[in-house]
Amino acid sequence: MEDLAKIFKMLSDKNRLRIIGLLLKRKMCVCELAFVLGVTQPSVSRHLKLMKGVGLVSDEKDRFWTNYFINCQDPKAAMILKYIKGWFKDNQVILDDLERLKGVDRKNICGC
Amino acid sequence: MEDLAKIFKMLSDKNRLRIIGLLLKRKMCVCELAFVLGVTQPSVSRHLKLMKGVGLVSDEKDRFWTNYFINCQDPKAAMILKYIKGWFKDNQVILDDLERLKGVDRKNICGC
DNA sequence: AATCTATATAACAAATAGGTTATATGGATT
DNA sequence: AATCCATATAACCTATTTGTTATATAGATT
Repeated sequence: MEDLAKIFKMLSDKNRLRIIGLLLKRKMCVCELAFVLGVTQPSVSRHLKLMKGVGLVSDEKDRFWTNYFINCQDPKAAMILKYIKGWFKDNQVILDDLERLKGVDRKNICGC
Repeated sequence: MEDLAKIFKMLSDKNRLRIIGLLLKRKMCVCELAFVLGVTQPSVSRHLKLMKGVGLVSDEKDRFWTNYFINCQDPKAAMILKYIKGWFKDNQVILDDLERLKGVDRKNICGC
């Protein structure tokens, strides 16, 4: 019950949904996410920590960067994510994010 | 995006999930819900108003009472609800609520 | 018309959430 | 060893959430 509510809470924030939309496309570092979303790095960092806390994302180190990626361990969350992925195909906010993502090179944008 | 986040926000509260669990069983009045959940009537009343606001439940008058029932207009929410319904079958909190519901007669418990 | 009774709303308190800026941390580079 | 850079954390502020109690409202009953 609590755990189910927690999953939904993770999905109840606009910026976290946008992060999911981006990570469904590819692995991303914190700076890239912050850049595309237009919010500060610590803000993204905390969202990711929360999402990692409920097993929605995982991370791996890559030289300077920490890459985050969708890694849905909870089967219930995984099922919901599957549908979210479908809904995102028509979502303008997500499409805009993905468009903005195209021009992003972490070597340029990072240096917060 | 916003609307999707709103749906998830509705599902991110333990007591609202419990209300859904109960309303999936049958129509219920505010007093009955308050009794089974063990929270005050105004608290339930507000949850229901929020849920009604996003088209998750509807209500109808029946003499003294206002019966609330699941009436999921949003197709995305409906799909999620379908799965929630399945998950609730194994959820102890929900099962306990349903057990408590069995002995409930609104004519006795109401009179808040 | 007066009075119950269920529900809705108002007003308030405490907790949580999510943004910011400033700073700490830790691995990579020189 | 010293420095740089991406990330994490701390500290803070404001807005939102969710519970409570007290009160208003509106339909049903007498």
